[in-house]
Amino acid sequence: MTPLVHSFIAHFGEMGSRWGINRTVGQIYALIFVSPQPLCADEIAETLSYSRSNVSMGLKELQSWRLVRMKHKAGDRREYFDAPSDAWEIFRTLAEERRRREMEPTLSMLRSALLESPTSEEDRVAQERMRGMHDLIELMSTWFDDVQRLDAPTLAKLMRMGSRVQKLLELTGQLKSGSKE
Amino acid sequence: MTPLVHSFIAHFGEMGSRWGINRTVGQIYALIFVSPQPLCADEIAETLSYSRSNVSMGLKELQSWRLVRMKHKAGDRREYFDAPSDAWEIFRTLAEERRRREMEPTLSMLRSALLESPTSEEDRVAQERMRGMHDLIELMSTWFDDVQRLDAPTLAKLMRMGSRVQKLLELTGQLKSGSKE
DNA sequence: ATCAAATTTCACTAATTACTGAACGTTCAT
DNA sequence: ATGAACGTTCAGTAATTAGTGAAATTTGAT
Repeated sequence: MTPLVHSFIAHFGEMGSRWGINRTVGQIYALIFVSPQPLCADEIAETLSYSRSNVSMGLKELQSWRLVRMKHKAGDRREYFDAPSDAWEIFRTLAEERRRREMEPTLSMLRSALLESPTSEEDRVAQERMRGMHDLIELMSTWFDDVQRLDAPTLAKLMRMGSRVQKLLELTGQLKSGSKE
Repeated sequence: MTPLVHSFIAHFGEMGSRWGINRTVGQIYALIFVSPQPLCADEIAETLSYSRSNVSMGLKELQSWRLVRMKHKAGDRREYFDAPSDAWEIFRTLAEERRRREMEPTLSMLRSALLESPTSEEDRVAQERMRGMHDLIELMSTWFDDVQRLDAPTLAKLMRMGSRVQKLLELTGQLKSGSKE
């Protein structure tokens, strides 16, 4: 393995825990991501010096995140894996999975908590704060969903505009209020 | 503790690991978040049945995330803590901290990897993919920075528009190209 | 049907992370 | 200065998570 690839893989191993995956999974992903061609489990285990079973688990997890795709070669029973290389696609997938795993459970907990009628002042305050949290998470969740539908170039254009969209917003605001008057 | 508050705290404990914090830290935050008034370490340790030292560590971590603020009461040496209750402020803080912890280290690794000249075809491909990743992360990073500067109402308006901003974008595109012709 | 090449499962060990209690340090009222 | 009330640090233990190797299972060619 070249030093360049090695440092990339090592970094993904180290960052893994911050990203909610473990070292192995991070490194397997990094390796697949930079490889010119799909890899099979044995090649991965060999390259990273992990046990075959560990690699098997790691691949399962990466598939559950939809970060790698299984491929088959004609006349070869082994499963090969590669990773989408389009960064926007990766971002979309990651956003969607995080929403599902990190936001949805909380959203449903909050929803049911907000159905209860508060029986004390303490509960009333608590519920009020939960409502604030719920509304924001729901808004972000819908927004994610919504933005996912945009194609990559539009999304990129939008992001590059950054806070300048505010100008645009002000403009439309004026148009609207102008048309009302 | 009321059942309502209890289930909220329990949920944050369980979700903690998915969010990159541990059970204790999640629960401490949840408790502070729903409390009508600031709490001191002893109250927290008592309520959640954690050791005083564990609470001390947890509070340090929450402070490092800027999710809780230290308060002082006149004539009381103890440190009290409360949490910002404005959901937008919380979101902003979280986005900023995540950018700093989860994106920046990778960005700087990628930056230096892209400075190397590839010595093989393998490296060339790897570097190409790294560039795609780098460019996206940088774009998102700048976008975060940018969007942070918007005030909460504008941000909310923008998110509620969701994918409908695309229409707006098309409109401006037309205006621009129209003015050129 | 049988075998060989794969993948997966699982019980076990290793490594890491979380948590505690005791010791230590600091601050402030007396 | 003394000591009580806090907050912090740290070494040790508990709990959790990661990783392994052997056994079990699946798959497909013969």
